[in-house]
Amino acid sequence: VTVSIKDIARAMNISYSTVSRALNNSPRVKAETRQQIQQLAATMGYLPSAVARSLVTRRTNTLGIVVTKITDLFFAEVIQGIEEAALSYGYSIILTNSAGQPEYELAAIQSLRERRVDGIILVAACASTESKQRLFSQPLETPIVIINNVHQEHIGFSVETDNLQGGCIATQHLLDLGHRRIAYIAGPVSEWDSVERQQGYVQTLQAAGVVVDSALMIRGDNLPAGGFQAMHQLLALPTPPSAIFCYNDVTALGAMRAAYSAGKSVPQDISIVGFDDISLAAYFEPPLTTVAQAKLEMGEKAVQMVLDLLAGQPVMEKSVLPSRLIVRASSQAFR
Amino acid sequence: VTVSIKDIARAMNISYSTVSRALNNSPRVKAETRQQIQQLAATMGYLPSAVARSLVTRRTNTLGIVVTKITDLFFAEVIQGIEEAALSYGYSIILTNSAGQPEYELAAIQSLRERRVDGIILVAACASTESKQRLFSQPLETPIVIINNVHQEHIGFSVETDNLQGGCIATQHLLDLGHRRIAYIAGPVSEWDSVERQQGYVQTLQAAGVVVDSALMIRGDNLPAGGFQAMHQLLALPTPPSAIFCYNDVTALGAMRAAYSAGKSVPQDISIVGFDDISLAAYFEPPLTTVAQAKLEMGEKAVQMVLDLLAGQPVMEKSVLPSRLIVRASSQAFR
DNA sequence: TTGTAAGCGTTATCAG
DNA sequence: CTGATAACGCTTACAA
Repeated sequence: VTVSIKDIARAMNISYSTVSRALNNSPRVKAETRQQIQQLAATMGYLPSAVARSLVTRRTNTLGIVVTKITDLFFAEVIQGIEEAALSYGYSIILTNSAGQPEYELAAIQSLRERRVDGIILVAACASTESKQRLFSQPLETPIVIINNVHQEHIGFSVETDNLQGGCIATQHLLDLGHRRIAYIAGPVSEWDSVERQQGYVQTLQAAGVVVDSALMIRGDNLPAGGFQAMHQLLALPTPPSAIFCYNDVTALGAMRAAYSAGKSVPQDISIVGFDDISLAAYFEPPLTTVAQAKLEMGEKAVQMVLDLLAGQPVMEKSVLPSRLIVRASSQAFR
Repeated sequence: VTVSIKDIARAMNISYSTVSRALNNSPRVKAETRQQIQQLAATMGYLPSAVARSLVTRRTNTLGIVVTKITDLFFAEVIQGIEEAALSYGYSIILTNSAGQPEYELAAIQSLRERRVDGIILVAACASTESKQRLFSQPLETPIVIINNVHQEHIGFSVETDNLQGGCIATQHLLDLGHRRIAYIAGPVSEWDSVERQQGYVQTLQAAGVVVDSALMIRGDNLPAGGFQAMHQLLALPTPPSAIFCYNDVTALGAMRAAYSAGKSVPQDISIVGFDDISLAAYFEPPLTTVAQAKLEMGEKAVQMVLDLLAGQPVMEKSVLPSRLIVRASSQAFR
């Protein structure tokens, strides 16, 4: 049913290489015949086969992306950045989901390689350090770029937010407001970005001469539920904190919910600062003060790196994007 | 650099068709040689080429999906459902973004067809009725299934939520709570699902003998901003509503924000009901009463339909999934 | 400017 | 059980 260049060549009694040239706007074909060919192709409903083309060109114009969770608003925005950038370069993206499981991630990468994607972007890689090392050690393999590398060791190519700086500005903001008893609700332990943000938090406190209380550092997860639970623990403390810096915005959302359910109000009783600046954060009640990550830019940058890698151009191993504080209503001066 | 079956055939001095069989676990090859071949393939780092295979099998085991906006939490969850179902059938998905622009959508579909995807799922199609008609009229083309068809006319295959029913139960809930002056904040006019929800709203009001006031039906959009603006208009009315049914959860979020900024509280002064039940809705302040759509199931169902279509099995043109009311704190009895 | 032919890495159809 | 060999639909030297 599908019409191929041979069909249209036959219909015009010419060789199919000429058809191929005409369709690719090669100058090596008379303008007139090109016209005719293109017209006939259109009327015959010809659709070039990207798979046949890929087989010979050894390029699929496709980027694989592996994400731990599609429904995370932060990742979704990063993916949007990737998709837009990819499209602008004529690339499509194959989206796969690792559900945060290293085995799935590796399986996904394998599958993408079988599909001969030109490059792979890992959004928050979850595989172990060793397996990542293996991924990058293979020579001449599909280029891989990791967004928000979750491990301490720097491996391969990555683009990430300056989490340390983010942790610093968030904490400094709270200090500037007069808070002294400031808590940190972390992400999952496995996430290195949470550790970095926490380091920024600790450093900033220390620099201000505020004693760092380990009881004020509580683990959450990537969901509101984690923030909710953590906040309950914090409120049960003999001396609860007056301000809280959260791993991310949804953690902050959960924390605020817990505060309300405990009869506390934000920011009157307790100030909250998030991280990410997801699109809904400005509409939370109260609108959330947060540290914005350059989500779209991260996606763009990652695509650029992959493409540069593919083109054999020199690429910096690590691209760090600054974050910036966005002050809204969830934080106020300590009274 | 890539090793092919020919390479491993050469290395073992056998024909490459045997290698192919062994790798595909064909019974038509001696168990022993199969063992050897598979082992050698592994040590040589052989990775089958899906593109070569696709060229001959005429199957890519790939589904194309076109979505209007990736960062919409509702769509994201639908996509997750699609991805999971696709994976379970051994399919990968190519994700493209139409940004709500019909031309982009058509271009995306074209691109997916060039890539020879086995089927296409449109998440909230935005193309015009005529162009959709054309899409479906072509015989033996790539099967297409539309999730949340945004047009009135029923075209092709689709899976959607029973929006009318959803509008009914939301409105009935508010009526049951004693509200009589109930508003509807709609989505974009172009979205048929919003119209259907509104019909459910109107019908339910009429059935209860409540006069339908057109001043209480205001257009929003797909964002909190739309809900915010609409709410401001409603609050400026001589007799503002005591309850509001919103097109979706983010609209509701924007509406609540507007209520707060006007000094009103939810649900004491005004009850709010959303639609979708996005994952964050339970953590809004107050937790949002909403009509849940079976998001993952929609994705699953769409994949199943595409695959059935592909297999030539009989498929119902329209699959309608029920919605259900989830009562949380944003709605309370009229006082 | 056009045609011929090789080849991309598989699967699949024949024979042997 | 195994081996030739012809596709699949295209690009791309190389010839004409």
